[in-house]
Amino acid sequence: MSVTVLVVEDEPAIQELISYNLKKSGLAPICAANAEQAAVMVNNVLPDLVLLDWMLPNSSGIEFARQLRRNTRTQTIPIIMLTAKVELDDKISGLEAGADDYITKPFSPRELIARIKAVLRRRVPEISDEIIEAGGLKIDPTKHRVFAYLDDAPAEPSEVKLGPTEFRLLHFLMAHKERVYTRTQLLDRIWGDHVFIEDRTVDVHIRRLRKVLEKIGKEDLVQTVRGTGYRFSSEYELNPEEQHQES
Amino acid sequence: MSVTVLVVEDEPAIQELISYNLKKSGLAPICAANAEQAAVMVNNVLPDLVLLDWMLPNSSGIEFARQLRRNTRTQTIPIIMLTAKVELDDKISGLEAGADDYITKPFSPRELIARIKAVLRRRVPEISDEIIEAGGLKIDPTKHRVFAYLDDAPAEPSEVKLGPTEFRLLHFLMAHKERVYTRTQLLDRIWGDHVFIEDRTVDVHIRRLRKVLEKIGKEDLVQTVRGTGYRFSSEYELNPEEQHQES
DNA sequence: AAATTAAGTTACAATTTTGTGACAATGGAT
DNA sequence: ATCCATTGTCACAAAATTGTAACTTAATTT
Repeated sequence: MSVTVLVVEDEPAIQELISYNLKKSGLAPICAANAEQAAVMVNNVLPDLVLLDWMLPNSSGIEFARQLRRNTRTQTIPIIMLTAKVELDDKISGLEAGADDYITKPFSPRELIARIKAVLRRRVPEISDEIIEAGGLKIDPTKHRVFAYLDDAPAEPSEVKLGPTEFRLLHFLMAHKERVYTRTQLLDRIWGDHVFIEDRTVDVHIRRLRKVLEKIGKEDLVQTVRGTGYRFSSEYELNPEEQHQES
Repeated sequence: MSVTVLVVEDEPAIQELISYNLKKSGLAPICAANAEQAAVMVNNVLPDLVLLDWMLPNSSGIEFARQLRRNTRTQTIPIIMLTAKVELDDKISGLEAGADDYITKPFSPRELIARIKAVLRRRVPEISDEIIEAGGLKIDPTKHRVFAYLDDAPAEPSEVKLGPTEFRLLHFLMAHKERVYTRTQLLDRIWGDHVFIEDRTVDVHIRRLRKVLEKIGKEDLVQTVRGTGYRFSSEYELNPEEQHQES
């Protein structure tokens, strides 16, 4: 199953560079030099992803992105922007226009490919939208809600209110329960790999998540694995440390 | 586990700045002011990563990168380029020359470190994540858990709680069961190769590991080979006659 | 058997890692 | 605009882990 990537880039040299690298990675690039060409191609081939140079002539990049987002058929196509420089304003308007990720030039081929795969991974959600139940929690990604089956009121699951990051964190951990992730892995998978965020920030969000769960009596679901990272676990009881044998 | 980074940079001030920040992050920088020095060092220490200033005298940066890529031994060493400015031509030739990532000056120390770690993260791990079972023990690296099949309750494996080093030690020994390793080899493989740690420290960790295993009745799995080192063995019972010779 | 060497064992201080609350910056909503 | 929620980072506290020294026991050599 081939993955088609529409490359919208006016600079021929870069277009070719990208094209070359995409092919090398088993992706099928199709190229457009401007927004008009791009619009035509989108209608013809419906690509799986759009790689969009921000600095198109007439600054039509934003407009093209908006256009994609307006049309139902193209609404969900992921967009990665290429920006020549880290321009805060660009970034913001880019994200507003609906870009899924952005890469600043110059970029390494490896990074480009990594980003593309990351975005595609997100799209064909490796973390699906399935409802997940574990450890007395139920998370419903499509409704963006979390419910808890409390011990004292088994019939009625009550909703747990989480912030955006806490939600994503819990969702990811539940989707891969029992498995340990390092802080860096969590940053990569939950925050995205273009961020330069301190590892310790993960701790704080874990803390915030735990705080909420504790409040409803769900403890030890999010476990620390010392020297490694964190894990969601409901299958194994924590070792009662009190198994001391007298010596 | 120490990671050596070769910094190729002619500007002493920048060299020092980088060096300082690398050290602060637990990396081991070695510096070269030009391509010739760098070439020598690469052969001597085989760094884990090269941080290469693009604007070396005689524009020898590209040449050095190409040189690294030509040699089998250095082919896979990741290269991060430092560019003073976003130059299209430079970029392309840099990517052609095989750089893995780019950083444009001026850069923040944090970004520098983040990039380096990102690149290093892509390296393949030396021990796989396979589940290993031996001697009634099961170690699951992805879950970061160890289970024991106890003799008296065969159905239900109970979890064994280990500290980080104990876990790594057991994992390594189980991954190479029946094979004897000297203390120095264990230090190299488990602690990393730069450590100034006493050989006898291994004894203590072996002791700690054994203590946990003894507690659940798993004895003699970690065996001493006198005058040599230690081994994980489940295939051969210790010879009972040898266990206690009457004195 | 005494001497010598290697390994087992324990206790402890130093270091590392993680938990936790506070803070300022940001951005959205009213 | 103001208010409110969220976010990332920091600083300090708490907890777990680690390396080493010192001492004991066991094995090997003389």
